[in-house]
Amino acid sequence: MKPKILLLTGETTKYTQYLLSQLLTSCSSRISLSEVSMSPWTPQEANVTVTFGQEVLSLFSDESLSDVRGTVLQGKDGRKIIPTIDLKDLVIDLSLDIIIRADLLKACREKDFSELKLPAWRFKSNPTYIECMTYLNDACEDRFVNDPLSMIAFDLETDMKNQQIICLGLAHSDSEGISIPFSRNGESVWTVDMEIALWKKIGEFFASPVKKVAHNACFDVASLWQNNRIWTNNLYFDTMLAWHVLYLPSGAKGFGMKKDLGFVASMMLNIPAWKHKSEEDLAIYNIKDCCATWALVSPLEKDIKNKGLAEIFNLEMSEIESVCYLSLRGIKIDLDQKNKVELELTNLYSEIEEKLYTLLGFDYGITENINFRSPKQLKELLYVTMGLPIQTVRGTDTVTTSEKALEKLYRKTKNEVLNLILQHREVAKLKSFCDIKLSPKGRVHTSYNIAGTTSGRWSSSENIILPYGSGNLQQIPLRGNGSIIRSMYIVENPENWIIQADFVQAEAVIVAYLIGDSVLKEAFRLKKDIHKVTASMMFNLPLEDISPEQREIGKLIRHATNYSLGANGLADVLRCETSIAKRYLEAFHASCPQLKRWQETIQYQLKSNRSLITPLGRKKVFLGRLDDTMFRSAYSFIPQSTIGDLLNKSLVKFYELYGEEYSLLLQLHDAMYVDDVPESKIQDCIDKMKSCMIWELKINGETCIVDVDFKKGKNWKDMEKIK
DNA sequence: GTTACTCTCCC
DNA sequence: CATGGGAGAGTAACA
Repeated sequence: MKPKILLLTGETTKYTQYLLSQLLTSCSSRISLSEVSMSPWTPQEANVTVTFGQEVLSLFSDESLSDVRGTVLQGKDGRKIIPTIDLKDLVIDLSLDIIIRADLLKACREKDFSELKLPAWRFKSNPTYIECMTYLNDACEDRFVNDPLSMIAFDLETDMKNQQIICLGLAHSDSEGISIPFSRNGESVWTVDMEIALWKKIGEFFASPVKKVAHNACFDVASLWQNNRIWTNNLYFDTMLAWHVLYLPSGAKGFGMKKDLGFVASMMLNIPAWKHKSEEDLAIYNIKDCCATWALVSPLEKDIKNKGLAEIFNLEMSEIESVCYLSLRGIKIDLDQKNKVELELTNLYSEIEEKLYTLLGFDYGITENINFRSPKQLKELLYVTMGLPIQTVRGTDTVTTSEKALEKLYRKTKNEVLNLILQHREVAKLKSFCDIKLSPKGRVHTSYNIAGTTSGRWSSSENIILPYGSGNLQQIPLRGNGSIIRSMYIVENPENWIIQADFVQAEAVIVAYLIGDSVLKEAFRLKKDIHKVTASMMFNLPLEDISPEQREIGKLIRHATNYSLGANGLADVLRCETSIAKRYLEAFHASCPQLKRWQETIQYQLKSNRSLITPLGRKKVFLGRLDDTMFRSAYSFIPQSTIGDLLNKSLVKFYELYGEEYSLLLQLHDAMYVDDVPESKIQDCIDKMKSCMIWELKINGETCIVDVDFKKGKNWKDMEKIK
């Protein structure tokens, strides 16, 4: 009897065979081993063949594995195959097993028949005006408004360069939809009157109570608002956010779990890959996106419900409107100040460079130009020409020219060249923050990505709709000379104020409650100087005897140990000898034994079920090898995620309650900013922000409250504390 | 043009 | 021997 499923693995080792058998065992409720046949290369008769890796796939198909992984396709010999990833890659990154498992389960669904079953697509890819209008009319119909199961998936294709919408896709089932075109090769598809009528109808549809779903709705919702002043009403489900909540990506970057529609579909649906077919009509691609999105809703919704993640999913959904608002509003830039700062930095840059060349020529006879931003050239200069002792990245033998290494060398040798290179680097970095494009209104914009991190914090990156500014606004310099950059970010109207509200020592408070350190909890409740308290515990001294230096050590060690920093790392942070750092660490752990005990319980939890859940109900599954790196990442997850979610929850609440009255400006993980607050309303604004930010968190049965601090300023640099 | 890598900015 | 979570600029090497 021929096997139903054939696994073509390519070359294997004992270890990869073991991993594969583990995988099959984990699927044993669905796959009977008697139905499976295994072979490294030799094709045999089977209903479905799973190919592991590019090499095996190439025996059957010219497709690239990264395009078609996890999809059912017809091989050259007519055989039905499902390509999956190479077992060799599984050895490198064990977290990939979740992907192979999904592909094996797909093979299981395909095992009883040998023919390729394609979805019965019914597309209107090149519709007439009448067809568009008819579809839109139907979409607003009672059926879609009243039937709780009815919903419409939508997706925009835009031309970034000309900032215009190419087409709008809509789907009302997993196989039926339309793509309404607007622009083809840069030219309008419709007459002006037709286009106006179409957009009016589209506006009606988006304003209607019909349930709408999308993958990464922030982009489509913000685009529709920016380009057409169309607001999306009753946005019911974002498949990307659902995926993010269910499977916070973990494991190696860019290799394992991704969040794009093609990948999510490959994991959950049974449709052919369509994303890489660039020769295909954009309209077809557009509708297929919508159909895939539509089809994903029900399985994702079921998973979210079953895993008890509805609350955290609803939080992420509620963030969409605030994120659209923040990204489209942007921040005002003082052009004069920008030019002034830029000029100063440019002058300083040339000055430093000149000094460097003078010194290098005098001391080392160097006459040719050196690119000080090139690590390669710098290594040559420092470690060969100048013969300085070679510095490596801690724990490795990678040669480095990093800031830390150069500082260390400077402390040792007092060679002015090192100091100048450091200054050169600093100024070059700052200069890059001035090199920004302003919008026609003199503003900069960023995109906040709700699904940007594994913790629930937002990430910030270049705005895809309004590509103005320096991209990530969560990394604008703050400390030292760099703070000058923030002076060009200014309040909307000069007579008004920017108000900043941030959680005080947020993550440390959460840690104190998690580990149950009563001294620390008491200190937070009484709003004591927490770094002094840490130092006092460490050095076993009364609070009033703590010197500023000891307080600084307390501050750094608290932050560092939350991520389980070692002695060498602490030595780097404190800029001291490893032996001294080691003594500090011992003193710290002696004064706070709860931390290590808590870390052990985290390790235990990971070993037993590989997942952690935060006080706000966010769950992260840790895939891959249970090693130190994973444990460290786990220690930081709960505090980081709790504060991220708490701030975003506060921000959404403020936006919903007071968004008409006050304009949100920025989000910085544990802080939010409001713009353009009149002098007379500062107190009112603060009261309202505070009312949205103070929450009673239950941690280990105790009530934990994170306090909030306020600052005001005319620009982002000169912020002074209020009260 | 894409990709890997280094370096440095934020919380 | 090993501090968590991000993004972007720049260089270098590849296609």
